[in-house]
Amino acid sequence: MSQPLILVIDDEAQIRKLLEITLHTSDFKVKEAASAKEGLALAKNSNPDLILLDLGLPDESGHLVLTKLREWFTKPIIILSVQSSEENIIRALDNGANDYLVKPFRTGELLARIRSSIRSLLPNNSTKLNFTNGLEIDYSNREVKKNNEVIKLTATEYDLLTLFAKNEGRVLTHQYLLREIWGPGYINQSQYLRVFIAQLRKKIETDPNKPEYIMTESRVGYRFIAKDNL
Amino acid sequence: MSQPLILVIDDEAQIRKLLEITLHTSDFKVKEAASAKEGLALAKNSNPDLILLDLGLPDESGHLVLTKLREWFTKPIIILSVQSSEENIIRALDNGANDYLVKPFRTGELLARIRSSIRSLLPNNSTKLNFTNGLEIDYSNREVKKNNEVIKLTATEYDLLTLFAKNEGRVLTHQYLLREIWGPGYINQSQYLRVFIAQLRKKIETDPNKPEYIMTESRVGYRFIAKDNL
DNA sequence: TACTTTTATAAAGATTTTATAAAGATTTGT
DNA sequence: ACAAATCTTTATAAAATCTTTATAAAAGTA
Repeated sequence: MSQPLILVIDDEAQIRKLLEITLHTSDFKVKEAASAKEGLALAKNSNPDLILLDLGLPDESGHLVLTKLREWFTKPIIILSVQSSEENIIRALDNGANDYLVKPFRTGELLARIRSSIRSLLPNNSTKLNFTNGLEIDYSNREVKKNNEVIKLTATEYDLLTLFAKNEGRVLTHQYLLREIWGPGYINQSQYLRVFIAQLRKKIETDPNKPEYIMTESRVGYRFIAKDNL
Repeated sequence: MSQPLILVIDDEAQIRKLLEITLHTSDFKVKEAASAKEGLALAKNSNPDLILLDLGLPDESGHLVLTKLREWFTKPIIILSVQSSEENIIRALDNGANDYLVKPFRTGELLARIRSSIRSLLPNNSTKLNFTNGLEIDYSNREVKKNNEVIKLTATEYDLLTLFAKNEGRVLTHQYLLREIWGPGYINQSQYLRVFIAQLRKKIETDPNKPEYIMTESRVGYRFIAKDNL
């Protein structure tokens, strides 16, 4: 996640413009939607890392949008709203929002809250993880080493590996992996997964024909095994 | 985490009292510290699920306490402070705080923010079931063990076993099993069932000739017996 | 007992799923 | 705009799993 993608759902063009400039300046990629309908669609096929959601949308209640998003979207959602009533805040937070800012907000604070929320997405707070058989992931440098040699991974390969590392020992289904890495529109593209798994294995496994890290669970998914021996 | 433990670090006795009552009422367990020193010590040996930290402590700067906590404490920290300056908020959030509330705060909102923060801790609770004779099913990892050794099951075998486990002690008819695992079009394929039952027994029974788990109920179905001794 | 039905199991055959290379398309960086 | 890197698609071989067949053992029935 070198440049996290943020989806802004807000009907006020002014706010969207302000957010776009602010977020861009802070090295985020930005997508924008002006209505609930557009926002939900864009969330599905752009698979953002965080959503900024205005509660006062023209076509549908923001609370409803939040609920619909939470049926599948697991990453942070921050509410921006002119509504400052405690009732609204509690309702949004209990419906799955991670944070709630009352408009007008201070942009510096918003950015800090975005950074704080995105931090929780990172696989672990510790910057470096050592696994068995000489595998090492350094999150702060976005670097992976095998037997102390740097391995060059593409962005997608890195995302896939860190997603596995975060779920060590657990089977991740094809569906889940495709949704998390490529987005909900790709859950049937199992071939992608096979191609990238093969590439990853070629890079991190000692012998790609006898995988020690990424085990296949036929008809289900893959399991990453590497007891964290920190 | 049936009753999450919350550590309150605040020097004002009044606030501590208020928080203690509020949190208790909402089914949290509470520990309290009135100074930075006490707070750091209590965090270490009580290992709370969440920390409420006041920035204005008598003995040390709250920012410093936050930094020290973050050296090892990975669960949520929510700041409570009379300081409402953007500078303070940004600093705290960037130092690892998950949220920041300005005093005086609304207790309903605080509780909602606590719930929201704690939600993020939940997903990795493994749901493990232990049965008699060393059989163990870990649903979250999709893993089955016999005498602490991992048993490799195919997707269908796993589905069959978990269906049995869910109905421990009850006879499941051929029809029912075929419908649940293979679908309504397969209710006459009793031979499938025999083949898969034999395979499952070969893998999980100590002696497949004298089944202890999967009992045959002739002309009716099968019954899974394994008193859940959790 | 003799006969039929049901169950257990191994193993062959068929199908699905997976692994991998490599060609074509697109994106990114300079 | 060009080259390099990466992503996407296609093709095909290999592996795993499922399905069917065959046969023997066990259980039920008359």
